[in-house]
Amino acid sequence: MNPSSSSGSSPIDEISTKLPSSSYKGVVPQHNGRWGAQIYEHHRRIWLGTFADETEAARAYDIAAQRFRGREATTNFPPLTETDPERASELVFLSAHSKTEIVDMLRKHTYHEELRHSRRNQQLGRNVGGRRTGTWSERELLFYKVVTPSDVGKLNRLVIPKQHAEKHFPLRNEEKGEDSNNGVLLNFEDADGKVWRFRYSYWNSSQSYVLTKGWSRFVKEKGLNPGDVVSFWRYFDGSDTMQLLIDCKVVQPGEESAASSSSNVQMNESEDNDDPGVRLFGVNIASTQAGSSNYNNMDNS
DNA sequence: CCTTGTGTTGAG
DNA sequence: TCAACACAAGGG
Repeated sequence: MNPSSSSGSSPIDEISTKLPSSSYKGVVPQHNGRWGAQIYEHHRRIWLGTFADETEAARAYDIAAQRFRGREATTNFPPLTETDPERASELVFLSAHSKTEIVDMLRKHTYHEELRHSRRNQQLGRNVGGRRTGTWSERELLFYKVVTPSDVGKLNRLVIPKQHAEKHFPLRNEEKGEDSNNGVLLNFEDADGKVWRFRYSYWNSSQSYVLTKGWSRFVKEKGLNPGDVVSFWRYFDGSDTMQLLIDCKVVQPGEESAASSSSNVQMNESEDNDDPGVRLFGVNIASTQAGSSNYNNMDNS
């Protein structure tokens, strides 16, 4: 409901001496009628900037909440559907930036701009081999996964959630089996038009579908860390061939440069890039969605 | 000035 | 963790 009618605005209140509180989480009123957004972490407040529109401040909080607390974070507005391509691309975008960078963008009101730019670059195959191969809008999202520590660790393999594997990359029985001779080779094009070839097979021992040979190279080159998002797409070019695409956060040069760059939003050490353990979107991936529509937005009716 | 956003506190 | 409140800091 709208708090407009100051329920408590009692008799004695000449010139609004009280500020109207917001009904949105993380949103606080400013004396000039604007709205501030803030989120807390490790006991301290992280200022997300001020906004003329109360709902904009609420959205800023939502974005920060997802970056700081993961996709399950409580938000003011309902998040995009998990199967929405926009959702996948935004998660890729979020995992590609440090908390500091995201906060920076929010404070400068450049988040949406940056996200758009990111999506533009996510367009795959820009004139690869002389022909345009598939724009972002033409892509069809198959699924995405928030990678686990083991997916980017020494096991050199990525477990494809069974549900998605069987739906999008079905293996014929003769292609299954323990033998390392089994499986198939799948080619994926990344955002730079580079083609990656992975061996895809089924491990009877763990009853799981995996990408093995070629995966570790991908992890290394992309600098993937636990919690990052990898998405799989496809598109059909003019003829009848289906092209598979793979997308993930942009390669982070050597290390950071990010957090330090632009402005200096103060936010103590630890926070930034990777934390120890399984954080950030670190949802126990094992059983990814399907029909699990477990959102948790504030039901502020 | 006016606006931002930090200090600080008390409640949950 | 979170917002209310006060007010100092910062920019023009």
